[in-house]
Amino acid sequence: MDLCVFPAASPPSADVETMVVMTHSDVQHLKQEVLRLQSLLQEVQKRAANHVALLQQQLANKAQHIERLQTKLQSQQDYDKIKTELRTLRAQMQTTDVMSVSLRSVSADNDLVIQTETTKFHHSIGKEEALNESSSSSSPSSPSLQSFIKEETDSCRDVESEDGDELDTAGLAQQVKEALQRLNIGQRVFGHYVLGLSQGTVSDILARPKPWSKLTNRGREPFLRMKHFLSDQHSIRTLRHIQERLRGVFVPWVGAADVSSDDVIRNILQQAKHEMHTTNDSSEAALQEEEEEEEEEDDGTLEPSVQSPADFVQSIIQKVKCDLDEDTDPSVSPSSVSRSSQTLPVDPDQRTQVFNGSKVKTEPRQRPRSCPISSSCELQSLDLDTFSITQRVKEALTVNNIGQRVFGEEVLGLTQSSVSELLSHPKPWTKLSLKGKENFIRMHLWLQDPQNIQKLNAMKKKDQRGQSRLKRALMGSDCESHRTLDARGRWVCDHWGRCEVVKRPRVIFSAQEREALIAVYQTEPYPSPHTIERLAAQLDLHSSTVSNWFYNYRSRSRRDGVSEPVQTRTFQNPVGSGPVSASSVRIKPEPSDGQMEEDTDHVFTSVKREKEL
DNA sequence: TGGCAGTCAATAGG
DNA sequence: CCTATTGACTGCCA
Repeated sequence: MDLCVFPAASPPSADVETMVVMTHSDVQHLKQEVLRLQSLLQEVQKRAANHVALLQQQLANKAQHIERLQTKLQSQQDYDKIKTELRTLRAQMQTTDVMSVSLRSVSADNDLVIQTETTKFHHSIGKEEALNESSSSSSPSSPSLQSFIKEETDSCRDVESEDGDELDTAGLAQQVKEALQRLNIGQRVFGHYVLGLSQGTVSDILARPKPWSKLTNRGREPFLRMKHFLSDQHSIRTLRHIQERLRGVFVPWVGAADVSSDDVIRNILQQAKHEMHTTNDSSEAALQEEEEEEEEEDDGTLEPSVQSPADFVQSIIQKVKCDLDEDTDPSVSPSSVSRSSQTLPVDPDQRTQVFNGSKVKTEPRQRPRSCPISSSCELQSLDLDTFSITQRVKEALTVNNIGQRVFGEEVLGLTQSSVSELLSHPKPWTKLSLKGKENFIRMHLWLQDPQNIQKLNAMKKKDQRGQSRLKRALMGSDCESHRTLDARGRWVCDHWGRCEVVKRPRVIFSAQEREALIAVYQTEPYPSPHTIERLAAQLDLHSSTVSNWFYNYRSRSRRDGVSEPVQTRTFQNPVGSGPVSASSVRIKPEPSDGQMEEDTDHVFTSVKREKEL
């Protein structure tokens, strides 16, 4: 384009010349372009090759890993060992420890852990949600375990520190970080049980480990413990149990804490088994008060087969692996996510199999595809196409007339709203946290279950019965309280009788308020506390409401792939369901205060005026 | 303590 | 009765 700016007033001959020159340079230009593209192509090819090599490497590793996993799963005797050890320790503690009260509860706890563990992936953990309560807050220390780990640490410390070894603190910290992440153990739990430190301190130590030489004896202690922790499978396992127990909440289909691949498998297994035996707990639990009826549920019969745990794990592994190969369905997932497997062969009938809709029976997934172990990834590096999964789930639900609520409650352990969100705004796999991935793994497995629809339909029926009963029960009581005025003079009614204790009414922003908030967001997506205060005051809202709004708005903008602080005047962000790719590249602007004052003040004043009318 | 991910309950709209 | 949206909350991390 810039070639066209030659002086127009040249003589004809010169004109031709100019043309020639132009053409020439055009050609040059094109040549360059071609070269560029070629090199680009090469680059891409190279990268692809690298990637393939990498993947192959990974596959090899994974294969090994899986093998290890399998053997590991087969031999579970060490649970007995842990059991006895913990028993012993507990006995010790009981005699020595002063904190007898908390000890008792903890001990009981450990028993549970032990028990559940020894029963190897069995069901039945479902019903003690007591733990949930004690979990989050401050857990007044679990003396037995802590001392268990401590003791072991101490016993080793002599050996370790005596030999004057310089520890690589950075490396250690890194390893610990990775381990925690892999095992889905929180820093808080780790800090509390292993280091005897708070989460904040742990975070600090892990993020900025001081060199060994600069540490005092006391400062070295956490690193010694970390080192020991890393090398001691028992501690690791025990801690993991604790974390899992603390996280609690077992929902249908899959267990609670996700995590490292074998954990995922374990949980899947656990849950699946759980489901095979006890069919109804969480959802029923809510309704239990009112004479629970026909207990021995239907699904027992629905389950395809009951296998030995080991077999079952195998089949899960196989399943997921197979599915990795299948899951890439270009027709469904044009834009998003899955890269690594994109090129794998696609089975043409894969979709029909899953939701051959109307007929519940279609023996799907019985594909005798061999799925060689060596050619698959293990769960840890699982790369699911979330978009395709949600598409398929949506379709399956629609076709079979199953609501999000039922699906959410029975399959994911989530509410309808969460399901809705999940299905209509799936995040790319890579952007998901472990917890977030769990939902997709569940959906994925659900899609594979030949009886998925059938089971859900059964659940649905049951659920309906339960609900009408619940409704009846509630109808009688406090229905007077249904209608209450909320702070803004709107009626708040409960649809069908779920009379709740009167809560703080939900804030509903007016269009003007929203506009004002968005206006500020455009210039200052991360407002300072001061700005928030001021905003809140000006809009006559709680400051927590304002800051919540900013959190949510940022989060949802990210989700929808709306890049951060662009100036727009539209007040509703377009919900782009398109590729969400670039959403994560966020620039976090300095929360500079005051710059928005002039920009937006007029908005506030007008809003305020409106409110006063 | 602030930011974020994941959720939930309440609500809007079909 | 269903799905989508949205303000609020929890737990985690740095």
